[in-house]
Amino acid sequence: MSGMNPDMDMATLSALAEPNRMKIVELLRDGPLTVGEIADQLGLRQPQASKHLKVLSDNGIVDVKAEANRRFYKLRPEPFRALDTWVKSFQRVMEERFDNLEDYLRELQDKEND
Amino acid sequence: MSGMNPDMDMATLSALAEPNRMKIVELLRDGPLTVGEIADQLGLRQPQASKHLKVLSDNGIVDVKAEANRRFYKLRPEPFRALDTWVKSFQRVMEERFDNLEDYLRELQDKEND
DNA sequence: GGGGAATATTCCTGTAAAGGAATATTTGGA
DNA sequence: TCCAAATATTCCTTTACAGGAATATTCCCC
Repeated sequence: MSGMNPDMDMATLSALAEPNRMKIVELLRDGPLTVGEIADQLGLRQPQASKHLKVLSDNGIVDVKAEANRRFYKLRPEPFRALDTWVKSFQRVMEERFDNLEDYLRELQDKEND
Repeated sequence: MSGMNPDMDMATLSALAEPNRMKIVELLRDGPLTVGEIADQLGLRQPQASKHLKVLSDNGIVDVKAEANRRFYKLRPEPFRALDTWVKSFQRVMEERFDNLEDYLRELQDKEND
């Protein structure tokens, strides 16, 4: 059995489950950007961009590198690897045919004498 | 280039980014359960369980099948497949070595005459 | 058809979090 | 040492949403 499933960090999901932060993540996919560049491309005001980046940073989704008075933000690989691992643990679910819910329930009914 | 990346449905992430709903999803991993069973196993009151299941259902994460006066909830494969596809689109990020941020920035600096 | 499970819905309240605006901080350069 | 650009932080207000408690609904069974 060895039924040890990876558990997903809720904070990662929460951080990603916000439209502007998701857009930031999509932007950073192609490489590091500064706060100003991010704010520009997304039509955000600088403070909001900074705030969202702080959330992403606090949750380990993003990495900062100071360069002069600019800060380059960059995606970290770990949270995506973790998400990948977690989703893969649902492989059985993903492979499942769609129309056999009834079969499943029939099985369950048999086991209902406990 | 063909740079068409899959975009992730925010609603799916929002639905999963709540502790009790995540626990429900983990529970359902092994097969369908009724509202009562879910509430029991998680120590939730029935109404809260129903409410969370409604959110999961509204977002296509879960499927319902009425059987007598009970309702069996079951994971749907689609959202997990979508999540899998999305995460895979970050393969470049996931593969990235950790310590070459400086190199990356050096590259960027060269391109900074536009 | 009435009663009792099992489940859904409604109303209320508290709280966390996002946006706006203003301000603080840091840093390099003259 | 002072200025300006880039970024972070604070305060305020509004809104979405989770939990609690009560109630409505649905459905089988006698």
